[in-house]
Amino acid sequence: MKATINDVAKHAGVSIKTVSRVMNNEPSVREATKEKVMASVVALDYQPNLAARNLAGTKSYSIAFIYDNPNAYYVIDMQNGILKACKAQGYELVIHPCNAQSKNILDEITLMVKMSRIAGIVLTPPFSENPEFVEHLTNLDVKVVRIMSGEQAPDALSPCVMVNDHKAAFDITEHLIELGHQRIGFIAGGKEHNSSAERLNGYKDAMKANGIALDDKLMIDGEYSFESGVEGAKYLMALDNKPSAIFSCNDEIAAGALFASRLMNIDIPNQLSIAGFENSPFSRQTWPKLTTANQPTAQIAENATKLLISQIKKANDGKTVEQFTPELVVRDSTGNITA
Amino acid sequence: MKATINDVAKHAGVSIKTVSRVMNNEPSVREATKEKVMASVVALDYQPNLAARNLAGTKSYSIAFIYDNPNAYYVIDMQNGILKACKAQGYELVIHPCNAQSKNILDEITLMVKMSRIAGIVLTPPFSENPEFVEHLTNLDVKVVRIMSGEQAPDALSPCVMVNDHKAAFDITEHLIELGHQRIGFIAGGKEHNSSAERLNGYKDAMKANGIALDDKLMIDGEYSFESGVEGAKYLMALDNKPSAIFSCNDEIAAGALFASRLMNIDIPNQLSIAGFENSPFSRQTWPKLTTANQPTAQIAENATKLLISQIKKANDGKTVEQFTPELVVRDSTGNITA
DNA sequence: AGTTAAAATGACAGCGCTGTCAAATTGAGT
DNA sequence: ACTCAATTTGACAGCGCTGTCATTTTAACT
Repeated sequence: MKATINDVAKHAGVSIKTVSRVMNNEPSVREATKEKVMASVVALDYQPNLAARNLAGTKSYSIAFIYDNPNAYYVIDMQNGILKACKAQGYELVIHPCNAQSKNILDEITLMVKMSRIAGIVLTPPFSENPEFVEHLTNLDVKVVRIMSGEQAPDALSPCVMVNDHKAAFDITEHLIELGHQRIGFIAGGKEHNSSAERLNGYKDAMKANGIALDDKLMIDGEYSFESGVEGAKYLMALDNKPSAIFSCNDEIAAGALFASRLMNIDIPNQLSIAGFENSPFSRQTWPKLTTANQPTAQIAENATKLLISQIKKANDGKTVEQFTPELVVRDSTGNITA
Repeated sequence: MKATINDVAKHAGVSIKTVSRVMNNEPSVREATKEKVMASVVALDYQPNLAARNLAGTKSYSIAFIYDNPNAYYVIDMQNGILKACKAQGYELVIHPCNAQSKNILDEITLMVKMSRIAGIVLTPPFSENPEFVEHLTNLDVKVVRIMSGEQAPDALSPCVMVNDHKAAFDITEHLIELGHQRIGFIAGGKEHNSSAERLNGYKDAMKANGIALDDKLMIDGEYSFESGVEGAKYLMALDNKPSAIFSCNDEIAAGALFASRLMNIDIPNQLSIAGFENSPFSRQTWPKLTTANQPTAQIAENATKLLISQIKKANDGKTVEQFTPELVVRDSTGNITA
């Protein structure tokens, strides 16, 4: 039914070992031979059998995606992107949902890596932002790629795909400023999230860049949750000198802020502008629809996985860091100041 | 490092073939031998190597989850449930996101089944509700389990896990009736979804059971989308004899109805009660929070996968149909009628 | 042409398991 | 105790590939 390495070898008139060499990009194969083999590979639509590879070799062709993220849309997008890259390169994806809080999470992952003979792992926050975690993994015989918030990689432990939350937050804040807002509140995500700190910095820098003084009262702590948005907005709008706009650290917080505004009979966006971050599906389903920042999650995941695979293959062309900047999406929850 | 079949054989003092027999529940193994082997298996923490099994045997140990569902939370929950059952039984999960609309979807799936040597497939709507699709697959050498809406399996083509949307919709409708509502609108999901038809029937039966005449004007077509909820609510509330409650076929529609109500300055739940269905995370993030119906998706998926695996192993104990009924979750979007 | 090291290729074992088939064991019937 | 069929067990090949190491080919020198 399916072509095996023997078929290809016969077709190309070489030994199976040579076919194996070509398939694995090993050195010491004459260019002419390589072409001959590749032609047969194409002709027979040959795909190496993963099971046999795994069994015979010391190498592994499995990539793991570890996740613990309450945002299902993010996870699905990530997964689709990773899968695309895996398929293209003949790797297998092992998904591993788990609890980042769990005390023995490291042992759990270590076991999984050994049992399933994992060659590489795609790490997203919160895992990617835990230095000990990353270091432990790199000490294992497994490659890692990290997707995280920031402008440059924190270290050289692994390739990284950096999401420039700083710049995106800067853009959102400037959008608000251009709308005439001067007093802009900021509701943060959890302290344990790099992204929250990055977004806060983007906000601060945009304020400064536009000559607006920062007011500590306007920048409040929070969590990446709806409830946090509710409380944050209530607090901010109870201030003597209340803001005319609120930049929420993600869409969920923004949805909470929207909710609270309604309770307080505050009209959005006429009395208050609210911006979110993430462009989650429900940001289009709030009323009014949220202004937010969109990041191409699937694309990020695909690129990260490519980086990981080239690292595994040691075919790395030197590029180990990539950057993405989420883009401003203006919708109905932000508007001109009307006071 | 990891124990192999040889280690177990040596430890138990039998041949590897006997160990293999025990591991695969093959007949013709004396009870005493089986126990001896199992003891060694436990002692050495032996787990058969999937790659070797796949390579050597004609059987397969891979289960595929095919999905095309805009609801990421549903997909993730399903996936987690399937994964749990797979792990417990030594199966591998292959996920396959795809487009159900695509013209050559059947060829695509067929190819995947052959290439990845898939033993069984977990089907969810819309795939599970497409008879030709299911029949085509069962004609292939692959087992199937369907998760679908209804009270009993439509045929004996495969085991099924039925979600009793009828009963759940009945319950929601009665909840509305108990609140004093008599004129209750219904916004349907797409015609192509069984679940929508089931929910509509549940609604109708509850109305009848409570002696309330059905009014065609109050039951309108729609899609499982936010926009559909917006339009549906606008239409219903423009009626001469408008409803005091709206049962939306899912949370997204309900969120749209909520949105429209706000545009029309209708107070929820004082002037209008709105119920959703699904208990998606954002049903808690609307304002007010949605009354809805919750279904244990991960549990459903796990049970379905168990059913599938027992089918694959031909260890089926006769049970091929299971039922789940989503449960009413009362929150803030429904309330007493207040003329 | 003759030598030699380097580069390219191939022969073959074996990864951990299952399928086939033959061998050994059992136990029922004499 | 002895046969014979049924039951239980084991020996061994081979799934498709990679790793090791031996062999052949190439090219760069005398």
